[in-house]
Amino acid sequence: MEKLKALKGFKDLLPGESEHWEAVSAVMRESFDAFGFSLIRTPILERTHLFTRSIGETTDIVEKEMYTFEDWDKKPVTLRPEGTASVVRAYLEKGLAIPTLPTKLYYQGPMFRHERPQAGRLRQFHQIGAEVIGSLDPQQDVELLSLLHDFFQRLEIKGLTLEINSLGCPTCRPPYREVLQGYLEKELSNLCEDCQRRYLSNPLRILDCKKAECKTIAQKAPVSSAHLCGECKDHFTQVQEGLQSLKIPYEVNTMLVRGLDYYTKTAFEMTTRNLGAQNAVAAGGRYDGLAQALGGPSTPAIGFAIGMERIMALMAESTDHKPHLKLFIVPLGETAHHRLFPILYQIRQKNIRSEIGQPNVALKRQMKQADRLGAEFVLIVGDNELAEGKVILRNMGTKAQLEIPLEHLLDGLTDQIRPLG
RNA sequence: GUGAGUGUAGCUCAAUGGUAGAGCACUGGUCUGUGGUUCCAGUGGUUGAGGGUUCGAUUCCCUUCACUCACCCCA
Repeated sequence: MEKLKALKGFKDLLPGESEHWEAVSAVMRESFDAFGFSLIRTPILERTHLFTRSIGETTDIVEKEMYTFEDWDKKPVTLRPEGTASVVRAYLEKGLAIPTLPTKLYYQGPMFRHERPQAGRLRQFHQIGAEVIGSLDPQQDVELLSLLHDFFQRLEIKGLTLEINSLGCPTCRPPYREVLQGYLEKELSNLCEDCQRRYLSNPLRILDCKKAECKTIAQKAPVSSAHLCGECKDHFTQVQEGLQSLKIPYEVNTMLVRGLDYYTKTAFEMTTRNLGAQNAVAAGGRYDGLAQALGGPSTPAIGFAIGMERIMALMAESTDHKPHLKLFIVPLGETAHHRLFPILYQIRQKNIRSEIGQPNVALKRQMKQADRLGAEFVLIVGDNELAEGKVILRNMGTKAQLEIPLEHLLDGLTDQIRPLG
């Protein structure tokens, strides 16, 4: 029979790692809560056209990476490849708009893209994302970036660079695109194969190409910032001034572009050199046209997404996150086991992580089991103890042992264990 | 989709054209109701799968599968 295993690019999060994951999540909740964001959980499965309309028909994600299939009603559905489209859909559908105030939401969950897995890239991966919907104010861009900065500061992840750029808007991007195409036309034969194709479909992406021949051409290309309209230029300046006033370090990268079509004006990335080829830990930008593209009223918005697995990889050195057992009960014989099993239930109700050994297993062996589970305390109860009406509590760290009367066992235990917990 | 690398014990890895070894882990003993250390012993493998060359292949060749990295793309 074929051996059952997880699908390619789909990973189990095992004990030891899952605790670390939860710790990062706890930091996320703290940070995002402090900045006034509220959690939203949207479905993992959506109508396919939610993504084709938002991400863009000709993007790689939509063209060849989505898990799309026919639902029972024959309509195409898709496992979400990113989170923003769903959040905006929910915002419009459920009327989450707050008059005069932007709506601030965050999410965490799995995303799916059928790519070839490699370091830092999975088919099911997890993102933490934040969206601010309903404000055109550059101050909002600054606030969102300050949240991003704060989150990584809390996680104490070093070696990150915040890169920002402005992509322009429907007023100034098309003319810039033409200027860029005009420049590239002369260099067309010197570009790589992919970029010759991009020249028509998405010339901005050529700026982002890693090939040496394209890089040199891209470096001399007209920059987007020089072709921004007054509004976009002003916006970009104010964002930078805001970051400076918060003393948040950043670099302007005029080559920075985004893979999803819906981005406008501010675009940014948090990058690292410690992650192999996948250097983006977080990325995002403004998407003032998305809500309208999804059939809603024109609503400016900005957001980002953080790669959970990439964060975990950057924090990799801490491995032992397995929770230790507080108490291990060693019952020597059936009688002791019967007597202690109900007490174990009560102990657990007091939030003391505890286990009981099997009766009729040698004391030595049970001690070994207790040790392997990292138990701080061991309770030893055999026929001798039952006859004398008291039990032995051993502190595994100090090896100190003391006796507790059987009738006051629960109180005695909590007195001894709690203070050290 | 393209390219490269790697598949040997539960895990991390050696070795050799003559039917495989270490460390860790596991089990037991040293220690008959007291763990983590030491020392000793033991369990454990169709060397990813299939085919070819050969007297003989885990080793060489081919095919295939899996994993990894990179391209691509992106978080």
